[in-house]
Amino acid sequence: MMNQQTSPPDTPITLENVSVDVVIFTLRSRDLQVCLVRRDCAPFKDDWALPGGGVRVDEPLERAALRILHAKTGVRDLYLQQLFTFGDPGRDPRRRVISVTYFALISSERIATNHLDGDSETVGWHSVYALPRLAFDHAEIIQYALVRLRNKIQYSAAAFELMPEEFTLRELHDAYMVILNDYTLDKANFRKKIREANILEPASGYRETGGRPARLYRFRRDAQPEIKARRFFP
Amino acid sequence: MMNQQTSPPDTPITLENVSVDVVIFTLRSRDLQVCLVRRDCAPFKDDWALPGGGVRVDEPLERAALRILHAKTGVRDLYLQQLFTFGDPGRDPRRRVISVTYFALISSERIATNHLDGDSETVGWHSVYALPRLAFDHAEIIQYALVRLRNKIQYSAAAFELMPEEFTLRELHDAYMVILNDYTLDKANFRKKIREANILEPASGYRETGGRPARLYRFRRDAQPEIKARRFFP
DNA sequence: TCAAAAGTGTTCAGCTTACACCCATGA
DNA sequence: TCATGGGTGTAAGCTGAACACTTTTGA
Repeated sequence: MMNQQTSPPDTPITLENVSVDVVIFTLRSRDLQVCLVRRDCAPFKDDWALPGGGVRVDEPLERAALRILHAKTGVRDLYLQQLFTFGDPGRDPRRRVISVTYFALISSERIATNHLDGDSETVGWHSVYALPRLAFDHAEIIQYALVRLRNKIQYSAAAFELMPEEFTLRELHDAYMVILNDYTLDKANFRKKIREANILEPASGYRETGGRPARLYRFRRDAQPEIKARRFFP
Repeated sequence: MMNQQTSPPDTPITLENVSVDVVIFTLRSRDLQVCLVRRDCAPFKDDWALPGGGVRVDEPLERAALRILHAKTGVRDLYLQQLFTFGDPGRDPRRRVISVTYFALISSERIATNHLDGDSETVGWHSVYALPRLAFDHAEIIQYALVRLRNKIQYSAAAFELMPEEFTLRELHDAYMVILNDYTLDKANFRKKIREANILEPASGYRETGGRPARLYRFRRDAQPEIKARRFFP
C-alpha cells in the first residue's frame, strides 16, 4: 500500500503497481494485537495503516514482506503466510496499486523492546477488538486476516508461534480463547487434546500464580505441527 | 502470465508488472480436467500454459479473471476464487511478472461446444492426472489449485459447481472420488451424509443405467453451501 | 432367474461434551 | 482452613467406518 519508506539514496527501484502489506499479530496481556503505523502524509494523514511498502525489482514477494517485518519488529525469522491480494481500482486514491498481503505471527517476547513500547508516535500495537481509524481498505484486510488466523489455529499448531518460549497450559488456553473470542472452551477437554496431540514437552520450572503453581511447557521441536484434517463434507 | 491476447486495436493499456492466470476445472467422463492454451511464441513455445493475461488499468482483478474465463469457455457466471499470488523474480524469463491466480469450477455441460471440442489446436482440456509439459511455473500453480480444490469440497458444497444441473447420487459420488483420487469412499456413508446435509432435492426423472434406474437430483438453491467447521485442534 | 446397479440399516469403536472432582499453594 | 487456581476422570451421546443387506431394472 505504499506506506512511505524513508529511503536511503541507494534504494533499488520498486515495481510500479505492486506493494506488500503485512498484518503482524501478537499476543500481549491477554489481548490479540496488530502492528500499525501512523501515516504522516496524505491521503489518510494521521490515520493508521498496515506496515507495507514497495517490492524491489529483484526481490521475491515474501522477502519484501520479511524486510518490512524486520523493520517494524526487529525480528527476522517468524511465521509468515500469504493472505490475499487486494487490487480493486480506487483502493488507493493516488493510483492503481495491487497489494499482496501477508499475515505474520510473533511472540511478543521476541519483539525488540524499542519496537514494542509506544514511545514512538509512528508505530504501535492495537487490539484487534478496538481498532483505530484505518487508512485505505486496511480494516477489511485485518478482518480477513483474523478469520484466517482463527481457522488456522483450529487445524494446526500455529498458535504456538504467538506464545513465549515457555508457557503454562492456562496461558495457552487463554490464548485460544482470546484469538477465537470464545470464552466457553472447556479447560479439561482442551488440556486432554493438547496432551494427546503430543506436541508439548515439560520445561524445567513452574509459574507462580495465585494458587497452585503451574507447570511450564515448551513446544516440541520435532512435533508434527499440522493436524491431518478429517472430512467434514460429505 | 501474459499469454498473448490477440488485442483489438482499442484494448486499454494493461498494468506493467501484473497478470492474472486462471485454473479452470471441469469434470468430463469421470476425469478432472483443466483448461490449457498452447503457446505459439517464445518463451516455452509449443508448451501448454494456463489461460491468462494482463489487467486493464481500471479493471478489478476478479473481473480480469472473468474476462479470461469467458474468452476460453463462453461462460460468464461461475464459481471463481482467488488462489495465490506468484511473484518470484525469474518465473517469467522476459521480465518481472506478479501473477494473481484464480481457480474456477464449471460444469462441462455449460461450456459452449465450440470451446469444448479439441478441433482448436490452441485451447484444450487436459486431465490433471496426465498433464502435458507446462510453461513457466504453471505446473506448480495447478498442483496448488488441486490441493485447494480437494480441501474445499470437504468442507463446502463446492463440488456441485462441477456437476450438471441434474445428476444421480452415483455421479456425485464418482465426482468426489475422482477429485480426491480416492476410490475407497463408502457408498452408503456418502449417501447418508448427503441426505443429512439436506442440500439436494429430487428432480423429476430417473437416469437409465445398467441396472435399477437412478433417481435424479438437483442442488437446492436455498441450501447452506458452507458447512460450519468443527474444531480439529486442539 | 441372474447380473448389475440403486439404495438402506445396523453395529461397533472412537471421539466430543459436559461436568464433577481432587490437588497444591499462600494467606 | 479457606480461597485460588492447577490438574484429572468419567459417563452420555454423537459421529464415522465397515459391511451386509434389500430393491428394481433389463437381458
